[in-house]
Amino acid sequence: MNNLLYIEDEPFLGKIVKETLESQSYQVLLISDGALVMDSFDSFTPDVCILDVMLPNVDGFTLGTQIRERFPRLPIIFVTAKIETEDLIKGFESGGTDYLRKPFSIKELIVRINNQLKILQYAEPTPKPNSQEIKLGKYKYIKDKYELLINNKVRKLSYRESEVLHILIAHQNKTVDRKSLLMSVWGDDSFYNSRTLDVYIRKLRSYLMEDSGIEIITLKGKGYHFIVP
Amino acid sequence: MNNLLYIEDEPFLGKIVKETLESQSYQVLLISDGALVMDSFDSFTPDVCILDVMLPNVDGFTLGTQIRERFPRLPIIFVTAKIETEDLIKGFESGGTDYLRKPFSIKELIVRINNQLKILQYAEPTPKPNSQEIKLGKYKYIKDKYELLINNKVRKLSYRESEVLHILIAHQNKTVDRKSLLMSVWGDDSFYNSRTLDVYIRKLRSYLMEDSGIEIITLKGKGYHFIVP
DNA sequence: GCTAATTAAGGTTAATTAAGGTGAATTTGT
DNA sequence: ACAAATTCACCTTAATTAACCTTAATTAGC
Repeated sequence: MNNLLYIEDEPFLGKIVKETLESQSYQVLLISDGALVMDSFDSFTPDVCILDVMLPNVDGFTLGTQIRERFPRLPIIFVTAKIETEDLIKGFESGGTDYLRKPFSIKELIVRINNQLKILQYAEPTPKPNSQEIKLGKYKYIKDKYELLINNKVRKLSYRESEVLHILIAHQNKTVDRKSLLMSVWGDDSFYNSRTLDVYIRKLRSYLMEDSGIEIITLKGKGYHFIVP
Repeated sequence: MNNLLYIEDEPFLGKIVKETLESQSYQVLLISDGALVMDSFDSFTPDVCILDVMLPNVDGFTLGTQIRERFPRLPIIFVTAKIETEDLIKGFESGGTDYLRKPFSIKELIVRINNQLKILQYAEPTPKPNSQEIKLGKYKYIKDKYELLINNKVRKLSYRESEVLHILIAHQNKTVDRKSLLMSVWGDDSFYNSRTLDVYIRKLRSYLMEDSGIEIITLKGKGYHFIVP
């Protein structure tokens, strides 16, 4: 069951929309006085806010900004007769996460509410501290120590080794071309004809041999494809 | 710097929008052939996809579904002349996270792209995309590993071999013309007079011989038709 | 309209060339 | 001096070209 906070001053529209949403088994709190909105959060915890913009006394954008200040990632859908792009921009600047022009189909509103709820599912509860431990199959790579671990064995990577590995990790399970790899590690591609890079690829391959799921595939004429399970 | 994958078959609109987005310092990959979209993910990592719906051959909704399967939380903005609510619903069902009707203001598109990026900030790191296993008759082709399997036998394809096969797969049971195949794999058609492509076709034919239902038919003067049961 | 000659497109196999792999030797940096 | 980085010489494999062959499409002659 999801809670919707719906701010709309036009009583007839408000009633219709509220009832329709309730028929879709949402819990809807309809508020028509903008001044009462911020207080309502003390007793009601919405999952999504639907905000009309043109309200008596307060305007919806201001309200949006206030809500955003208190709830950094609560979805806010603006619903308004203001059709100009400039207003839409203002809406998103005021913390909106969607913007729907009036007149609108209630079906569309419902779809967009559900969309916001779906997106929310992927949000982290708490932002994780940047863990520098990267899992590479059976290996663990500790980036800030340049250490590659596998069952209690530690291998300290040299600077070049780690640089090349970082690029591969950044493109894991994708293709990185040889040229751009050379560019990122050596700053230029004058090494293009040298065998230096190949030597490092070979080293990394040998270090990573203990997990057969890990592969550095050569794409001749293109680059490398770092497969990590 | 954010990467945008932009699928649009109308060349003039595509060019304009691409250039405008690039002027806003986005990295834009514009693709007009829907069949090539899924392949593009091997070398390009978009932060947001912008998908036109009405495309020749494939429709955008199908494409959206495919993208969503592989990338559970990659933002997809549908941009389309289909204005009906029913189409919008289809869009969100196909994995869309926003839906913009044509004609649209480029400013609005930019604002909505930024909105998707902002929402994404709160999302957990994306899980590893599902690996792609493609059935080709009795064969199974594992795209990420460039491996062609048939009853426990593994054949590792080279870069060029896999590139040609990807194009054939993208156009399976349809005709792909020689010229555009050359363009997609070699980037230009200066190879038009060389026998290189024929050599690869021959190789693929020989690799795929164990299933008689699979055929690469030559349409002289046109191209190839990849038949797969 | 039909068949035969012509020609252009594509197939095949092998040779060539270019890209990358490898292990050891050499150079660089501290 | 020591380890890391690079180069070297040689090896392996993929990509391309070359030479020649086959087939389909076009054209010429009847």
